Amino acid sequence: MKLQNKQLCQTRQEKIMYALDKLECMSRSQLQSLFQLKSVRNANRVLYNMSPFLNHKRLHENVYYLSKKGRQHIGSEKNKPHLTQLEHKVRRNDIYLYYGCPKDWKVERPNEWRIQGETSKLISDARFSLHGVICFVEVDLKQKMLENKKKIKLYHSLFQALGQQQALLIFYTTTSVRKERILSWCQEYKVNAEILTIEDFENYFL
DNA sequence: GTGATAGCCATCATGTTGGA
DNA sequence: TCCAACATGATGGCTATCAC
Repeated sequence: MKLQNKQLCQTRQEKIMYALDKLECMSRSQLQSLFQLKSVRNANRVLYNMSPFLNHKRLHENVYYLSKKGRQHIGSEKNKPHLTQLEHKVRRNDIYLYYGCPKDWKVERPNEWRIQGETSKLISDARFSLHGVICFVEVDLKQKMLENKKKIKLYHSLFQALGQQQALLIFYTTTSVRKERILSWCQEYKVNAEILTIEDFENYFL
């Protein structure tokens, strides 16, 4: 059993590393929730024990990402994530966990389509499928509302180009005021959307 | 100043060992 | 084979320290 425990521990460490490789970074509470690390104290200890493989940066709580050694350990070919948008990435992970960790979750995937002879491009923060519906994720933390409106317009065009394929825009924003605004634009442009705010996630983890 | 993290110690669960 | 004693690792509680 001791050997088994050690193997289980190693397996859990590797799973954590693969998750961090996939999502670029995760907050302590996200890791605690995803890997059932029980208490905060225990989660911190587990992550501290992995310190050779992990780096962290403190935001409202520690946000962990793979160190060079960690990336080498799992054979990752990715580079160190940019630390300037950690908060944005952590919020994007909220959506990932909220939708039950979709297997086909892809981040920062460019979308290119042609409609009425005009080519358009859009990089969504993430993309995945849910019961046959293509879901596009947008995280808005500090973005200007005008930019959000432009994006919704682009999604309107993208959804038209998708034709019969069902699509959903999942928009994650900070306040209920912004949520209402975004929702009204989605209705105006007939974009099938779900708008979530930080409050929606407050009681979700743990 | 406040909340998150880490250090230390206690407790619990479970495997190992050795004697009856 | 059974069982008590022991070893070890995971986890929790308390609290000092740290980082924002």
